[in-house]
Amino acid sequence: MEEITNARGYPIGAMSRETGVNIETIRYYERIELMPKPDRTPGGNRQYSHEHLQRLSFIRRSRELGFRIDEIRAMLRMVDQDGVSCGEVHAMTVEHLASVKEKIAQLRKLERALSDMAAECAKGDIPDCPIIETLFRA
Amino acid sequence: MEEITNARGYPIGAMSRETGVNIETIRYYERIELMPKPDRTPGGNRQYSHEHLQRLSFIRRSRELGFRIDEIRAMLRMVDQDGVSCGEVHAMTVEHLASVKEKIAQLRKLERALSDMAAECAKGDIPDCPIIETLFRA
DNA sequence: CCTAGCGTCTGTAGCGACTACAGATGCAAC
DNA sequence: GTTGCATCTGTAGTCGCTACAGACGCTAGG
Repeated sequence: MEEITNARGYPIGAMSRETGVNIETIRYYERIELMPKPDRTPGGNRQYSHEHLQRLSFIRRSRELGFRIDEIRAMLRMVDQDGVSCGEVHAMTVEHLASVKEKIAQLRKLERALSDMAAECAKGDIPDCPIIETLFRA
Repeated sequence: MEEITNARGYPIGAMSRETGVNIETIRYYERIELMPKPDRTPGGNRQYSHEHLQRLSFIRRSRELGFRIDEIRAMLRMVDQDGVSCGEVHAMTVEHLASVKEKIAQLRKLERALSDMAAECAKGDIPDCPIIETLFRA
């Protein structure tokens, strides 16, 4: 419900507001060629189109889902070559899902170890803190 | 069950083998003053004591549990001041535990989102891949 | 037309926690 | 003595940003 739309394009601040991506980060994405170079005003300020906005949103959502920059780059390459090969995207997603599951499993172990440690600790100013002991023990 | 023990101290490679910490990382820890400077052989090679070994193991175990370097630094400071205040260590552990729990919760959401996306995708070379659609949709 | 004041510009350096060299030595066994 | 692995220092790279500094663009009000 903005009136700016595509009359003169979005300046970088609008892009940031719309997508929630930090201004510095948008410029960073341009530098690493994840985002294409936008037009400029006569004075040199960036002017983004609606397509730019969509692409940046895609990137942000993908980042939120934990995809790495080069994975996103690969997905965008597929999008750019008109025929999107769904199989590859699916494979990437499944692979990514597996690594997320693994990370969860690791964190669960960690959670248990930490809560065991915390439970054993008497919490007072006692010499020979059991947490420290645990960490020092071979 | 090594015969090296403390006769002439451990060279850096032995420290690395015993603790599983990369050699480069051990030197890095010395540079950032997380590990104290060890003795040197006449030729200039590092010679570690058993105490060094214990300290490095402590660091590695703490890192495995996801403690940040400055947290480990704080814990070691407490250890170094003879009276270990168990209360503070307990508080750090509990706080850390909370952040691990939160990370797990976030990853769970992510897991669901990814598996939903993967499930919707027909996986064939179909135009309009639903994963891509999802990522592009506002 | 001028000015205030925000938005934006470029370029560079920093973060955390390592990792990866290059090129020069040390050291132990034969 | 020589071979050859281990270790040395110092610096730069990684990932994905973030944080400046110092200069300029742009717009609204007077």
